[in-house]
Amino acid sequence: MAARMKDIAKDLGVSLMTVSKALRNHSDISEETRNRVFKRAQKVGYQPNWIARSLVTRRTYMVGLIIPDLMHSFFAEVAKGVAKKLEPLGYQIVIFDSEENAEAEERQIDLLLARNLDGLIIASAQANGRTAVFQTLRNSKLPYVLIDRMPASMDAHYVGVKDDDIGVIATEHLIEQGCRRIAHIRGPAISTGTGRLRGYRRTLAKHGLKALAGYVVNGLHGDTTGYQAMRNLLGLTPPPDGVFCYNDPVAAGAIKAVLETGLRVPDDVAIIGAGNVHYSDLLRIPLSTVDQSSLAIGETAAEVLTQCIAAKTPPRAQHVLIAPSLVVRESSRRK
Amino acid sequence: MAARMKDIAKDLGVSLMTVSKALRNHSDISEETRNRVFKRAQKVGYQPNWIARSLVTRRTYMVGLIIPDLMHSFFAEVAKGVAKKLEPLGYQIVIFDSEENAEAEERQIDLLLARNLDGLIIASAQANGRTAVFQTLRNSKLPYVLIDRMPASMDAHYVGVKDDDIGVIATEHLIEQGCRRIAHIRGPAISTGTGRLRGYRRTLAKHGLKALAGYVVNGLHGDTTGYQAMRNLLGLTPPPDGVFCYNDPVAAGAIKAVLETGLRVPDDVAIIGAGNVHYSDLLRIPLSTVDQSSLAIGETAAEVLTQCIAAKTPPRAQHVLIAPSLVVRESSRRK
DNA sequence: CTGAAAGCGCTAACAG
DNA sequence: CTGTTAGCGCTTTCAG
Repeated sequence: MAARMKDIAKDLGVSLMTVSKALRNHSDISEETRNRVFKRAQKVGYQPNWIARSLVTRRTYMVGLIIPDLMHSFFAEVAKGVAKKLEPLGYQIVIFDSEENAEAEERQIDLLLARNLDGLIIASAQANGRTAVFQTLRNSKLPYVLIDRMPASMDAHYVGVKDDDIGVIATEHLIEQGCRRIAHIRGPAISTGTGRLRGYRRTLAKHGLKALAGYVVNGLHGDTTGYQAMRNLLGLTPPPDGVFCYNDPVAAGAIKAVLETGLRVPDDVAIIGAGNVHYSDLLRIPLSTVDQSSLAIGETAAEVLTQCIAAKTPPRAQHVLIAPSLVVRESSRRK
Repeated sequence: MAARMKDIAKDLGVSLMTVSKALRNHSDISEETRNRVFKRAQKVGYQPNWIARSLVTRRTYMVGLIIPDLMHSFFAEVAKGVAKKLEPLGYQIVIFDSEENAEAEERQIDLLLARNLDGLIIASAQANGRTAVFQTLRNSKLPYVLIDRMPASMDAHYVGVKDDDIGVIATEHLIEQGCRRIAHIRGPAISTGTGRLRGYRRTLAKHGLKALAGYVVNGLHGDTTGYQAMRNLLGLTPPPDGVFCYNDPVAAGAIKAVLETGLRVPDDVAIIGAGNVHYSDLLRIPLSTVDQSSLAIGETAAEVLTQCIAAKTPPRAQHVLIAPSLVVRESSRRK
């Protein structure tokens, strides 16, 4: 059985409170007693019991992190960013991978609420409009910040990237490289997917171009969907000469499909993704992409969350939008 | 403030204990009262307070997972496997990324011990021989299982892969493809690195081949180290015609270095990695690899852990070794 | 079948 | 500076 404060108190012939205060460096304990207590604690390998402490302080120093896919290195990097900021402050991170499953996410949020965590960071799998969970969250008074995806224009803290700008930057780049028949493998109907699509559309319009019939095709999140979507695009007449893909995994799948058909990237079809996942550089054709500072998203979300936790009264909803930036590699370089 | 049992009890005019038992489906509560309690609980959105419960039951239904790198998709997949088995049982997972830092790992283990988790799964960053932490763990009586790396031939539960066999399989394959000057970019001095090296050496010997001077070169874990190591190998005379790399990230870096030099993969240099990370198929040259069932490692570790948690008396140390299997792709296919 | 008493290990508030 | 009293929300034990 692990040593308790009670034991140390008895050993030293002082009260339990003295030990408690000494260990927490409370000011009203003499230098001497404090030393005796520390020494003894060290000796018996005393570790404060967090469960007991939490029960009375109502702080667990644990925060929950819910993400839709751990295997997607974008989210793994976000998680790193969160940890980097939170761990030095003494927080532990409880992680949950929803696998893009909205119900699983809701169940998990309920579970985490019962765990009395100090806060939650969520890259939500909820489709646009499904805001019931967030109402629950709101009512629970638990601080939480949404990242990457904004399930609705809600009054919640949010840290993400300017998704419209991702679409604009990628499309501008393809045009600048000489592409004229530019297609888009779009993402799901959540803020990231719709924002990028909007940027794409706006940019085409600005340059007097338009998306031909069938040029906007569904891709969802993964490389297999990118592969399929690209095959569809290649079946069109005329086929596109440039494709902006929702994210890097999708783009990787798309490249695979192009090469399989015997066409060349970027000469026949230029490809660009988004996310700058760490292996983009190593793909068959090094992938051009729009960087969205995954690490910074995690770090910023952690900062916003700690502010919320520290604040007595809930602060006004903050929206932090990080500016994306272009990373040109081989898959789109035509000049 | 969230509803407590006390509130439900008062509302219903029964005792707190009745509520407690009813909610946990204790047998000695009448059907009728149970229903009333459930209904009321539902109504007020009652969620049991896990902190309070844990304090008395000494069970937190949380397990810790310590891995050396979340960005390495091998470990992300292991984490998925762990979650897949543990979440249905009601466990939450507290994750920590040690970033291959042994001291950070030790600190974290101490922290997690104070948190009264139910168990720990660890892919340890401790170098061979540094077993102090594990002694601490042993003393704490907290169930734990080591995965992937075995810090020493300790009397601890362990789930991993037959590392020697990885070396054997990869090297046999290269020989079978006609390679005769086979180099190895080895991993760190931990069980995985030394095991794979041993398999490589043994297989060369078996075929009457030998590693030329400088043919075993250090690579550590990442793609940048693989790149550097490969550049060194290419500077040798004669250069190798086949390279077995510690893992897939290292192999990806190695391929990059080969191509940069103007040589061809696999014709000039055949390359094989290990781990079968999910993007292996999408690399510049699809990467041959030795699969080590990452998901299964996570799942099995979770199973062993739950057995330990359930057991009254600590069971004898189990060692589960999963057999690796060859996955041939373009980077090594010469016939 | 129901409930009263005691306590998990710790801290907040106040009294000495 | 030190200690006493009370209690966090729940469960275990045992008596009604």
